Amino acid sequence: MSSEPRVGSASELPLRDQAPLPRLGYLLKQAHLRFVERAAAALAPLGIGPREWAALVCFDDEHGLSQAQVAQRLGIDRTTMVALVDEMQTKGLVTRQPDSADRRKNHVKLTPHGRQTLKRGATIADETESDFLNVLSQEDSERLKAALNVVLQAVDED
Amino acid sequence: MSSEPRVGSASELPLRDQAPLPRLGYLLKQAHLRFVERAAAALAPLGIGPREWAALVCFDDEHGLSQAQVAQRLGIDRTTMVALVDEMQTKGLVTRQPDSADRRKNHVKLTPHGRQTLKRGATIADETESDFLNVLSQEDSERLKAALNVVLQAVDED
DNA sequence: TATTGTTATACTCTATAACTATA
DNA sequence: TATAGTTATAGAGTATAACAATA
Repeated sequence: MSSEPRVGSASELPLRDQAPLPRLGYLLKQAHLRFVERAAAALAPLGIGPREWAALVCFDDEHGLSQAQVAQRLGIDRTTMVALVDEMQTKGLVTRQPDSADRRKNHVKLTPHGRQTLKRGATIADETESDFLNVLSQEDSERLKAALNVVLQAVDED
Repeated sequence: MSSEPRVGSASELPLRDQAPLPRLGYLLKQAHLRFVERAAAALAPLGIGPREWAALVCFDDEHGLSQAQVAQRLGIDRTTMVALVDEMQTKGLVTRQPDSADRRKNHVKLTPHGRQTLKRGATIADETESDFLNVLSQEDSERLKAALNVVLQAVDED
């Protein structure tokens, strides 16, 4: 829907607000919604969804991260994490090993298949992201992400 | 979690990426999640949630907008819209009136209570938004919203 | 007592398919 | 035939409460 002249450079965006911008909540919801559906479609060939890929990243990131810690990082409850890891285990992406130091905890380790999926997913995630942001300049893309990152860090501190 | 020096001005954000930024999907999900929970808490005294407020805005925005049209604008299915309008009607926020020109359609009109709620909600939404973005300068806040808006418009065009 | 993982359960938001009444 | 609203239903994602094992 539109033969309207596209905004040429995103750097000019904030200079004049000809039409009032939608509210932040609307923008965040729609952006997240659209991005997730694209990411899901792009990751589908790997047999995983965006959440599973995010979990793979976390479990690979720092060894010895417990389920609960990864859950917190992903912003989901630890009870939700259980089913997620269950499914990843069923798919042969990870293994659960009781922590020798604290046997209440699980070490969730990536299998070779998990590591391969993580690597392939990284490429797909990068492509999805740059495709999604392709109307923005490289600088504006970085600005957008940096701004969101700063806001989140501030929010986390309460 | 942090006694680290906070980034002073958000305008400096993109200049140097000392630590690699999280991926876009993560940033969008967390930002949306955090914002919605704040908005929900702030709107709770009015007896409505973020979705209902967004719907109020749409129904007030342009008179004669059908349920299906508003649903599309909100990014939800028209079947989902039914229950949403049901609840808003139960709360006395809106009325359904058959369209005289096309009786398949409903005119969803705001009641006096709906208009009052809309007005109060607007104040709350503005406060929530500026509070959420308070670590960003006014300019960077506008930049963030403008960037998201441009991306969404591009995505909508497919 | 507190914490990790777990289970059972339920709630919210969402969509698909099929119906109805109009057009 | 096609569309707007509706209903019934199911799925995904989520959380709360309670339990076992461990600390």
